[in-house]
Amino acid sequence: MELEKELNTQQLKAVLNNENSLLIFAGAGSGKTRVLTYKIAYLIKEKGFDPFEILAITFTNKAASEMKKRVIELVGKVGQYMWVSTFHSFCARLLRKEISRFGYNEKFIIYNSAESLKLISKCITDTGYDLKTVSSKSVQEVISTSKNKLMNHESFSKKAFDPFEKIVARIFPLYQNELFKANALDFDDLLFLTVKLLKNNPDVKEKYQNQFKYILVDEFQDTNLVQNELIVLLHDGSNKIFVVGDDDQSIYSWRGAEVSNIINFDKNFSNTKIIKLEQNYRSTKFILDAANKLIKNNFSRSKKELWTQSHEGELISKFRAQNEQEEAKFAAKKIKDMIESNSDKSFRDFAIFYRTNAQSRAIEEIFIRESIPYRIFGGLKFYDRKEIKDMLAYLKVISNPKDVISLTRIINVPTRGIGNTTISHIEKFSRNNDITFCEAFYGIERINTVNPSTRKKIRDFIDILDELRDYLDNHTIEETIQQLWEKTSYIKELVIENTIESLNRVDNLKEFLTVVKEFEENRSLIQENNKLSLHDFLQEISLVSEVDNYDENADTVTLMTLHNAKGLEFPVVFIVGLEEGIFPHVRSMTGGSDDVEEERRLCYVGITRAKEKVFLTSSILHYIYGDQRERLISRFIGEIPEELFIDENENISLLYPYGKDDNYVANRKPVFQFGNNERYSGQKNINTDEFSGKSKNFKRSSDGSLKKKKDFLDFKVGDVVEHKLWGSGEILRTKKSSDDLELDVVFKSVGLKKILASIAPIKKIK
DNA sequence: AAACGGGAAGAGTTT
DNA sequence: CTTCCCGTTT
Repeated sequence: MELEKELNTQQLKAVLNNENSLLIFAGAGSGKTRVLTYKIAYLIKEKGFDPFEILAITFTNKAASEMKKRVIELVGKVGQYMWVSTFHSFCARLLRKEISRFGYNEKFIIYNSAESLKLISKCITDTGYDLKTVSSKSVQEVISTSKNKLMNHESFSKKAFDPFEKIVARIFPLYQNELFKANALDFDDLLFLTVKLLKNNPDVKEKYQNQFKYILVDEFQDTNLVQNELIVLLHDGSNKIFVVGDDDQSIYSWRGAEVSNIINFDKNFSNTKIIKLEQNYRSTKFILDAANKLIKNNFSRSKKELWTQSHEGELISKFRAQNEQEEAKFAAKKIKDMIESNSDKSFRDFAIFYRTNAQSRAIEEIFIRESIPYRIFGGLKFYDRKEIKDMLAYLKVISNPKDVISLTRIINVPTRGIGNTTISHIEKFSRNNDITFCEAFYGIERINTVNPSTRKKIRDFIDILDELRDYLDNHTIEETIQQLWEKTSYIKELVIENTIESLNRVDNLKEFLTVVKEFEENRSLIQENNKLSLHDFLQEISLVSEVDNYDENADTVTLMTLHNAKGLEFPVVFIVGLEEGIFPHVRSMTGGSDDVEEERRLCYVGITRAKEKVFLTSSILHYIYGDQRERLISRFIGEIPEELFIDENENISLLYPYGKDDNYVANRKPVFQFGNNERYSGQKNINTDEFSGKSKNFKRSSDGSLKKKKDFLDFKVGDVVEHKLWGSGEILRTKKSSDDLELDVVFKSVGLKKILASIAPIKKIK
């Protein structure tokens, strides 16, 4: 390891300093990942630290595995014994060992936001409130904020002041008790309980203080009070703290992140020192200039300026489109052009960032039309699909019989004759006898109000769950899931249903099985002869984020929110929707100026993801709630000096990227005058359907992807069609549905398939 | 118990 | 425009 060759002076200081608690101010692209990995490698190889003594906290699981991989490359296989994870995963791992001190069982499960929301709704109605007057979302937010400030329900109710807080104060303890009874933790509990554990149990605290001789935290600007407290508790004065952060990239204050954690670093830790990394190795000079100029508009920030030795590169492009579709077309056109003229460019080099998930739709529509491959992060996730949630609910109940939310989810899935009436009987019984719903359920024979045949059905269901629990003892999770399908007829029911939708679900379930298999195989690679336990598996599933699954090898354009973009880099970056009210978002503009500053930081993060080229685009007309509104151009564009821009609108040919036989038109007169736009008004409306914003030619399918409909009227029985994947096949049957045509097609390659004429990739060949 | 339809409400970012 | 919830029907 030749550190002097690999690192600059400041980076080297950060790696070699073993005396102080270190705060590294690391600007965007200043090589902080490099510093972190070399630091760890240095500690292990040169300073004799045991990997087991090193704790590294990252923002995503993806970053964690990346770091682990790089360290292993530098120090060899011993690196795998390091603790590298997110805050949440770290806490879950720790609690898995120690949680019995709080009366929970070590097989606790983790509720995601949706599951916690359900439980909160239940508590609201149980308290006698109406969900219409007391919004479960608001309650959830208040409870979450409270826990993130280290307040439990008792200290919260003491401080509850306004009427809504008083209401929450009644619901909060109930919710906490329900979680306890279900042996479940929500995301905030993971952190909260870990801090409580260390605070209340000096022996445990000392144990971990002694174990972790070196604690490294990445993205420190986005830590909240609890997370900071956790690190403070783990620091005993003799072990070392090494945190990396950049106040200009703080974008999670709405989630409780406190930049003050950086400012108070020297107060919280002993013998501190600050090292600044200001040389940027990622972006060209023009890009960095623009980012610097933009962020200078923020009042509250520590003084620093990134610089680079790299060449000026290309100017930033700006483009003001007529509407979102045209904005997306501009991106599509640019991407295609750049790939065509640059042999070293391919789709994976491009990323499109937006402020809100809903903005992805316009881009998706155009990209499908233009055959540009893309992957979208966020939005409807794999684990959010009904059938996958059902499977996870089954597994959670198998792992933890007390999990009431999961139990009620699957109680009648697939339908087994246990309806709402039965459920309310059980609920009533549990209330009257002061036992939990689950206890009442498992002792169903005692509930006389439920008729005997239904009781038998419930007993059969409980038996299935018990059998599966036994089965798991001697089998893998993958095998248990297959057994589950067998016993519950879950797949069978879907196959019998025999619709596009249901068969698609079957495919998703098979994909799920593959995921499970990979999980188990990975585990056995890392720890030989160590079977992946079900609760470990469920824990990992609950804590992975979408970005964690990002695969840079796939050759597709990346679509994601600006928040998701943190920590990534791309040669070419588009930021779309730079309009007042969108970005900066309206909700940030009504509050204090702090909020707009956070939006500006978000924009800064977006721009600094780019290595070579940045496009900042906006559109004049924008749909919200099906209503088209005019949008002013974002202030952020105005804050970047004009001389750093190329105005793409001046190149008028771009406005008609598809030639005259394309059915593109600007279907409205421009509201604002810009550049040479007379040609807009010269256009007449022709076939404006597809781009009028109504999007009726697109359909969101069950797997969350957007499919383009096409004219389906001319398919009939006996036609031979060509399918993109399955080759040729013959139509056996057609069935008209409300707005589509279902086809039964026999393919030579795969046999009988049900497909939707409008969205399947087929064309008639005979 | 499930399927259907009307009507109201709703999209800011996420571990 | 979309989604979700609730009441009605089969």
